[in-house]
Amino acid sequence: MTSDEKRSLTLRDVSEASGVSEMTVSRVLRNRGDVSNATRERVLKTAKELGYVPNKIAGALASQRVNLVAVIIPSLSNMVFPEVLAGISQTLEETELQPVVGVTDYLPEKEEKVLYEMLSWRPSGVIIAGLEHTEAARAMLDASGIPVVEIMDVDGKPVDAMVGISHRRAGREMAKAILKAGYRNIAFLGTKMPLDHRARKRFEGFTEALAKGGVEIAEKEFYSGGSALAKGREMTAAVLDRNPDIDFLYFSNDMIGAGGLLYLLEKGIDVPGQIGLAGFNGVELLQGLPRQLATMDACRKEIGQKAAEIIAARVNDEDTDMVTELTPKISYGDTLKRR
Amino acid sequence: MTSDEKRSLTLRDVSEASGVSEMTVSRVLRNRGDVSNATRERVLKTAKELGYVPNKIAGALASQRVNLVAVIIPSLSNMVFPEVLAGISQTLEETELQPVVGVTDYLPEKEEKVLYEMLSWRPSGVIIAGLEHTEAARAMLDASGIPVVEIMDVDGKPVDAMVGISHRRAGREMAKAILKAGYRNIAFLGTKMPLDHRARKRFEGFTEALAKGGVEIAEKEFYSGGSALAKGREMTAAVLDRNPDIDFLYFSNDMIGAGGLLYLLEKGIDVPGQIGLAGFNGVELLQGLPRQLATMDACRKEIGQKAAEIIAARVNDEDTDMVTELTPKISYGDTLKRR
DNA sequence: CTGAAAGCGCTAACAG
DNA sequence: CTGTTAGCGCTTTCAG
Repeated sequence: MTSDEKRSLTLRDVSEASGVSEMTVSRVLRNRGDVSNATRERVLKTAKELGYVPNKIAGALASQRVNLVAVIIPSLSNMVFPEVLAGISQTLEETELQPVVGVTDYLPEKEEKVLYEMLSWRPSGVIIAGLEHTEAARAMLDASGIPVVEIMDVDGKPVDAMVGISHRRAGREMAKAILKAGYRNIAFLGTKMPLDHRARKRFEGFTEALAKGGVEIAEKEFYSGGSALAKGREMTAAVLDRNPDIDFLYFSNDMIGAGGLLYLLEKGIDVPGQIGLAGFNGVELLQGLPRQLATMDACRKEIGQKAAEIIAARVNDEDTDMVTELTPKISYGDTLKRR
Repeated sequence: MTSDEKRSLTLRDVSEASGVSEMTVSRVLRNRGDVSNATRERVLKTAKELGYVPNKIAGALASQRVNLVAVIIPSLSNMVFPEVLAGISQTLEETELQPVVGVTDYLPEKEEKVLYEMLSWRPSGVIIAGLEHTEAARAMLDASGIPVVEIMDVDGKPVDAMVGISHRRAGREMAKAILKAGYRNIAFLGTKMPLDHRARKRFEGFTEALAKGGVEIAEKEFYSGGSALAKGREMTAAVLDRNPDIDFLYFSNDMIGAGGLLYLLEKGIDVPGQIGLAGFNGVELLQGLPRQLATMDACRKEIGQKAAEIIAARVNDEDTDMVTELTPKISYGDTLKRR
């Protein structure tokens, strides 16, 4: 038990304990440059005995390199962002870079704050969800001088690089599939989230394609808060109550879609004969429902992987694509007639 | 457009641009000490114009203070840890501390590695899930000299402080409730995760309490990988196929329990008359199922809050409880007879 | 292969 | 209220 419990060990402590210069200890610990095997072993041994943990703060300041990638996402309780994160972590694992995540709760001001905090640690790159940011946030990203990848969405102009899907297109495609299957009395049910730009874009693409087919949305219903499954149920009940002619329900996410599905099945309604349903995201979680919900894969993991690849490449001064659009596949499941 | 796109701005740049010493600029930016309003405004203005973002690396090194709390958890794709995180973030928001999360995937070696990485940034505290760590990890925590809170579990000896529930007790309580309701042919269905010590402890407590009631587990079934909902379904089918006398299914988490529930309802089995079910966690997500699954709240958010409070207090050299045991409440839902 | 010197960008501690 | 002087613990660079 030493006298000072607070101060942690430094390179100097290891240097003194091993009788080797700080510089050589540093070399061993980073295995950089040539060090004789004898000294290397000695240093490693004493470092372990002492329980030395290098101070990255000092290292980063001296070397002017921080192997951190800031990842800024709206939420963790959504299942979609953890999957993006998984993709990022997985591909960064092959590099010396490490992700550090910040959460914005879909609030622009919080995003700005989180971004500022993260940039103040001088990360090697930024991966940030969405293309909509405050002006100040854009300015910071622009001024940071580090690679920036905006993810999830490609309907807009990126600060630097972007990888994602076109949500407008996703909405259009689903509308076309629904029309093609013969449905005409279509309802849209989603979150009351003016700041979820991707959901908004899907909705816009959806109504646009319906319009092109001469169909107008028959009902709209929005919710906020609460359990998504329960809300899906309630919203479905409300919509059908208001308009019993509805023959299709397009949900802005799979979770509320699942709620709607369970409700319809309980009511003994013929799905997808009498009423069809579709969600969005392709969450694996929901495999195991009585019927497989029609949905569209948001390419979450691929987006994460690709974004991480771009950062890794740019950190090594390699060139990369500036725009990477992935194309989500529609899956019909058991709730959308095949044609 | 300046000549050097790479180098980011320093205090010195702001100092020169505003004609005020670096020290005073620093004071303004941290609003520390007294600075005349005139200079303060001038500094703030030029800092903003330049788009200066302070370098926390340098600041932390100089001040020997890093306002980061390392949060180390097994997984993000589980719904339980994001809620713990939410609790932590929420209460840290009232302080100057910030959480930084690391994920271990339930692997002890990865936990060790992540811990090492995080400690090398010299955080102000550590919140880490579970009481089981490698010897090296314990040693690091012990040597770090910073407050450490182990969370989720209180069945064991903490390195420093701990806050959580007793999973052994949770298992026992559920067993008692099940026996009291009159069920006797009981199956346990869970994950094949030898490293999920909390699930293991629940199982142990469960079998122990059953034994005390003269009942032995009739069937066990474990899974790994795949969609939990689907797995719950399959496992339930398998168990009932093997042993049609089963009258209760205890699942190690709500998600597989929900799968089992949907399966039984589809088969037209009387729940909870013929067969009862219970899960664990109390995930809000699942409200909206046809029946409410019996479960036990794991106090996730409270655990996060309490842990964060402890760290915050300890950082300010205040004393705190070393052991905080929360008591989960059983919720009978519609799948466990009330008595 | 090893060491000495000079900072990295900021803040603590003192002086004015 | 403002400025000066020393570092924080490490790495870069340049000499041996």
